Amino acid sequence: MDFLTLIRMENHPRAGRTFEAHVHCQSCSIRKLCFPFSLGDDEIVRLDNIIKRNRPLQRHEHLFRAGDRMQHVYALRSGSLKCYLLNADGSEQITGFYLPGELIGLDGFGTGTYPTCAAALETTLVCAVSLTQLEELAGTIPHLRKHLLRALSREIHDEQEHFTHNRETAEQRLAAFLLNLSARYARRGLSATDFILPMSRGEIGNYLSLTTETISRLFTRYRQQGLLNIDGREIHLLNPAALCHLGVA
Amino acid sequence: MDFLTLIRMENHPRAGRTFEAHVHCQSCSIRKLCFPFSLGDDEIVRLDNIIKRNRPLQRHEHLFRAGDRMQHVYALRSGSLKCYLLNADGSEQITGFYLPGELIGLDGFGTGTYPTCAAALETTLVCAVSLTQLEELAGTIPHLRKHLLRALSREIHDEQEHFTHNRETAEQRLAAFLLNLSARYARRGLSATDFILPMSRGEIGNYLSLTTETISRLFTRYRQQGLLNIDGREIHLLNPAALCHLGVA
DNA sequence: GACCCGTTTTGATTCATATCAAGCACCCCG
DNA sequence: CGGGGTGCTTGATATGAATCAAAACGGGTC
Repeated sequence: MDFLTLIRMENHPRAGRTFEAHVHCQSCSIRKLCFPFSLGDDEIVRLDNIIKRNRPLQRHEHLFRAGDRMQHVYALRSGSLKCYLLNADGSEQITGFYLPGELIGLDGFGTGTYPTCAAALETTLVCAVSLTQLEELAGTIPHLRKHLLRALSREIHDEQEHFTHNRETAEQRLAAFLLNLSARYARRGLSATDFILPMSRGEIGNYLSLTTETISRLFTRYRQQGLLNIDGREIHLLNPAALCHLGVA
Repeated sequence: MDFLTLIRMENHPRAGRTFEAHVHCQSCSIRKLCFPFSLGDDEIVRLDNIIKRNRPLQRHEHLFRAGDRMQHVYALRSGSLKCYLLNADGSEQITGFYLPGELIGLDGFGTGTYPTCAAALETTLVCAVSLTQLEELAGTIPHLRKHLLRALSREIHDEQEHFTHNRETAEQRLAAFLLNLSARYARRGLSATDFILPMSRGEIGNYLSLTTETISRLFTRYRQQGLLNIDGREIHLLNPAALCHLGVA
C-alpha cells in the first residue's frame, strides 16, 4: 500500500462506503464558502437534498473531462484540483486551481458541456449538485440565484486579472500567484505564510505561461533575497510585504 | 461641427431627444443576438418595458467606469466598445471588444460594481437593462435565467481561450484575433473577409499583450505573404484558411 | 498651403525568458 | 542494495518581442 493511499484512509476512514450518511450542508464547516448567504432552515434542507457526496478522488483522477455533458456543478470539500483546457496538439493549459469551498464547472453553462478537464492534485472530496435541480432551486431562492451569478461573474474577473498579469515579468507573476494562494488559505483559516503547494513547478509554470526552469530559478532567487523558504512543496513566506511589493513595482 | 458629430446625426437623427419612441425589442433586428431564445408576447413586452435606450455615445465616451455601482447591464445595439481594467500605474489593460448584440457589464455581479471601464470606439448605441428589474424577471422567466448564466459562462470561456493564446507566438495571436473578429462580423450578417477595424494598432496590441510596433510589423508581414490587404483600418482577408493555419500550427 | 498632432511604419539594439543539456535528489520497487 | 523514474535545480545559449529612435502619413486647424 502506498503512502497516498494510507493518507487517504486516514483522512477518510469511510472511503469506499457512501458519504451521504454523516455530512449535511446544515452542519458543514465550509458551507459559508460554497453558499455564503443566509438560507431558511427549509431552504438549507432543500439544498442539502439535491447534493450528492462522491467517494474521494485520488491524485490524477478526473472529476470530468472537456466535452462531457454538464450534469453537475461541484463544490470542493477538501483537497484541491486543477482545471485545464486541451490544446490542439494535446498539451494542457491549466486555467485554474481550486481549493475547498470553491465551485467547479460553472463555465459549462455556456454550451452545456464542460470546456475544461478537472483533475485532482491530491486526494480530494467534492459535493455534486445536480444541474437541473440547481436551476429549479435558483428559480425559487433569489439569494441562490444571485450567488450563482456572482460566482460566475467573479470567475470572469479572476480570469481578467490573471490575464493582466501576463504582461508583467515572470518575477511579478509568480509573486502574485503565491500571494493569491496565501490569501485563499488564510480565508480558510489556514496559515497565510506556511502552506504546502499542491501543484508541481511544472503546473505552476503552465498556469503562469512560464517554464518549469523559470519557476525553479525564481524560487531560488526569492530564497536568496530572503523572501521565502521553500523545501520541495513546503513553502514558508518570510516577507509577504516585499513579495507584494514585487507584484506592484 | 466635426465629422463624427455629422455622422452621428446622420445615423441617429433623433440624437438629443429620447430614443424610447420608435424601437422596441419586439421589432429589434438584433434581438436574437441579445436574448436568443423564444419568449411569449407577454414576456417580450415585460423585457421591453425594463429596457432604456440611451442617447448615442461618441468615440472615447464612457458607458461606465471601474468601481461605478452596477445598476444596469447593457446590450450593444450598434457601434463597438472596449472594456479595460486600470492597472496600479494608471495604464489600461483592454479585456475585450464588444460588437452589436453583445452584453456588457455582466462581470459586475461579483461585487456589485463594474470591475472594468467601458469606452466607445466609435459612435455607439446601447440598451440599458435595469439590474434589479432584470433579476426579478429572471426569477419568473426560466429561459432568461438560463441565458444569463450562459452568457456569463461563455465569457469565462472566452477569457480562458484568450489567455491560452498568450503562450502562442505574436503571429498566431494576431491571426486568431482577426479570425475571431471575422467570425463575429459574419454572425451579424456582415462580410467575413472585409471589415473595418474599430480599434487602433495600439489597442489591438494592448489586448493581445503586444506592442503597437509588433502589430504593425505583423500586418506588413501578413501583407507580404499575401494573407490580407490592409489600408489604415480597412482590412480585407485574402486567405483566411492560411491565417487559420497559422493559428493552429 | 503650412503646420500640428496622433497614428503607423520601419530600423537597430537589447533583454527576458525559452530552449537545450546535464546533473541531482528522492522515492518506489525489485 | 542497486536501478529507474520523476520532479527539481543549475548552467550555457538562442530567440522573439520589447524598447529606443526616427521618419512617414493623414486628417484637422489656422
